[in-house]
Amino acid sequence: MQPTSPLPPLRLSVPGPSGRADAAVTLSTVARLVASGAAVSKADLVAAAGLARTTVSTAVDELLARGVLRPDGARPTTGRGRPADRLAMSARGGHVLLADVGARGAHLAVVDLSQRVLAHEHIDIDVQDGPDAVLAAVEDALTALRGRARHPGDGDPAVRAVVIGLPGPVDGNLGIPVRPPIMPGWHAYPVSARLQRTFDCPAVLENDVNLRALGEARALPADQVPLLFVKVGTGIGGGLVSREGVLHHGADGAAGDIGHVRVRGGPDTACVCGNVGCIEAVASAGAIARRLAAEPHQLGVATIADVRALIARGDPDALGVVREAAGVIGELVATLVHFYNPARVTLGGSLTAASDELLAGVRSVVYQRALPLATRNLVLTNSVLGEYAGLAGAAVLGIERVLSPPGMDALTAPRP
Amino acid sequence: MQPTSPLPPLRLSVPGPSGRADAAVTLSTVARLVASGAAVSKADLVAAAGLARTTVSTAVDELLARGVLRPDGARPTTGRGRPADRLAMSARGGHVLLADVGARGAHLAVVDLSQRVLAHEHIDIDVQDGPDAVLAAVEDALTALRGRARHPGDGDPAVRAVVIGLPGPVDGNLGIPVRPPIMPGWHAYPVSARLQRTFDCPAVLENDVNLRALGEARALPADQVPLLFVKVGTGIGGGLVSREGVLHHGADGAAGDIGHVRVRGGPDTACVCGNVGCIEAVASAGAIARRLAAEPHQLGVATIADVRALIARGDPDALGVVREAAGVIGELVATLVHFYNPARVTLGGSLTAASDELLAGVRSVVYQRALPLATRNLVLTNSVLGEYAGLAGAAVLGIERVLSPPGMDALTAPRP
DNA sequence: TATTTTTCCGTCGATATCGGACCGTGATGC
DNA sequence: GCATCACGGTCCGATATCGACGGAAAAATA
Repeated sequence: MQPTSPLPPLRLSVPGPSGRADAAVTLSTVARLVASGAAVSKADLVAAAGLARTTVSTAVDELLARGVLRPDGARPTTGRGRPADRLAMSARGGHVLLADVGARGAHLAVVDLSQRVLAHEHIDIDVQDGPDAVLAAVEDALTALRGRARHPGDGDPAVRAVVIGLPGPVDGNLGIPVRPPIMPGWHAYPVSARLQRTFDCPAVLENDVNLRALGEARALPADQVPLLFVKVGTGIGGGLVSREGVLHHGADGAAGDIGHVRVRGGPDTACVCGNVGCIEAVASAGAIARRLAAEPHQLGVATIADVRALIARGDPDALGVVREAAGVIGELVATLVHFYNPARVTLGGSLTAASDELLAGVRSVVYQRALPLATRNLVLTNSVLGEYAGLAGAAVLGIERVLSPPGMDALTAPRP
Repeated sequence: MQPTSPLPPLRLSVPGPSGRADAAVTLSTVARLVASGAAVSKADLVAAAGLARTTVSTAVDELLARGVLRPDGARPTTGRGRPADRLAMSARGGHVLLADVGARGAHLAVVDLSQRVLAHEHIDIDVQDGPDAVLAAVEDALTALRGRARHPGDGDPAVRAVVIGLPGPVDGNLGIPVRPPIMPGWHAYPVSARLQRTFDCPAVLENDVNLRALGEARALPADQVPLLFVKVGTGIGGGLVSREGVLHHGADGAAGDIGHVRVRGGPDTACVCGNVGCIEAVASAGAIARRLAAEPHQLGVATIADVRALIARGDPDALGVVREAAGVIGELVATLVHFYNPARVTLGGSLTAASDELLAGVRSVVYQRALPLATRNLVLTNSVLGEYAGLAGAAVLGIERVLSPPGMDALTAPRP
């Protein structure tokens, strides 16, 4: 019965480097709780961080001395007891620069560590122009935006971090795009290194859909994770936020790249990737536009904006094609819901902003196909942040980067 | 340009409860490193845990005093310098009971905290008999097995944990099955509570495929995660191990439940779940058996063992049907590889043990369909642990449970 | 054989964080 | 005026961790 041992040596998981609870971690914890708005007083911090009052007190003192936090004088009475001394992120904490670059344009913003949007704008770019031209335009615009972002009396806050999202696969560790299909000339271009040199601060590179997924997840209650974000635009992409609220990148940073999944319906449709039947070739906004322009519709649409106009007008042909696409996307979403069992699926991209047709179509398929266990508590909606979801995710990454123990050290007020 | 703020308040992630690096965490870290075989001396522990020698030393002393560790006298010379005083898990650390219950049988085992398999056996059960009968049989067999597992001179080690895997969706927190399709009468039955009472120790309930996935992941090098395990047997199921090496359960513990995903091919095939075109109804071992028994083959197969025999004999009809199923499964795997981007996909279940037909078929489709970025480093193989993968996963869960800070407290030698 | 080198391990004091106890402060209600 | 409630500052003891020093055991070298 017990001839030889059937089990090989198994690795057991070991909790972190364990090390001592470094003071830097405590500082970071306190700073992030204030920055996220989860705590505005020391009493809040004690409750939220689970630390002793004295520990919180010393941490806050340190952060006040460094100029990261500032007292926020107002003491609104809550009715009973002594009102709390309020805390806020100091304006001297510095700026975080954000760029959410799409295929044809980029959303830019300057935020401070308390998530205030100091300035933002949209610029027209074309990623086809290559990294040099696009990044130069982004850098110039960000620099100009920063000039406009200065509040009177705040001095000249330093740039603490830059975050950029690009519409293609990236290697976040190396800070480079990895063979992005729609971005010729960007492969292995040192995006992070360039931005880091330009602004003399840490730079973070992330995929654009991942940024949207993260933004959505962090704008929602904490029970809305795991979250699956599906963007339907010129292409189709996905982003995954795990139960812990962090992005899932997969082994090669390629997770969520669902545009070239094979789907039922239109098995003969050729795709730019060389295969046939990819969902992107069948159900993306681009595919819908092409289909409406061809037989038997011939509606004379060329751009996605035309498609949106048709849908808004309630054109039956267009709605029919969208419904069909929604069915295809819905089946994929149903599969992924089975597999990943998210708490929430969020639809984004140009097509979802136009109307609710896509959402309705996806919903009907998912709730019909997926098993009750996985859909009982599932929330399936359109993006709540819309076109700003990417900036929101970038803000999260940037602020967390600045307020993390490694970046935290550099965080000292220029002049007390 | 900056009309109103486009961003709502965003939650920032906060590192754990932060609290001080509790001594219990250090103890747990050291114990797990020894238990996993990653360290056999204090010097190893210093390197592996990243702690100071003195910290490791006091932790080891404490664990020796508690009877968790024991000195392992032999000091094999490594060629230079003073040989290390070797450490091992004490036999007095206690036993962990494992049960991997399938539809028609159960693998049982008794292991100690150093992963030694003290005894194991396979018993015949039928989950259709209901929880009372099955769990009574499992409990009896485990008790008997434990009797045989006593090493001479080890005294009577206590049972520290019980782990059970069941072939259906479970709620690990509540310790109950959740509407399992093939286990009538098991819904909401308090499995964990019953085992906890029977053996007077913590009980862990997990899905059987998840156990296999975890076992595989922990038996492989640490760079083989994220890992996707796909079991093809009577049904089809999946298990996910994240990059951190832990199981992904999803929002409702339903993650990996991919048996009822819709696939291309055989869209009219009805499934027990009420839908049509489910992969389980098209490509599972059960579906293959049914297909071979019907037109146009009529091979007179009834069980999965018959199918395996046909495949082993190289029957062309059977191989054709298996190839077809492999294609269907391969397309699903390709989709999931795009989506989750695992470092490794492992195939398991009765069909993969019979021959390499399934693996070959899946591989050809995945490498044809999936994009290079996601498959460049992908390893796609059969299970390395075979039928014992579930027990391996159970051992990991059980030992980690015992060696975690909460369970650690109970870990004290009965007599010094 | 004596010495050096190498590696492992124990002891001690220094540091710094953590958490409890105590007290002061600012508001409300009786 | 007094009690109550809640926030916050300060002191001090507990203790986890670390660094430095020195001792121990084996092999290499002179």
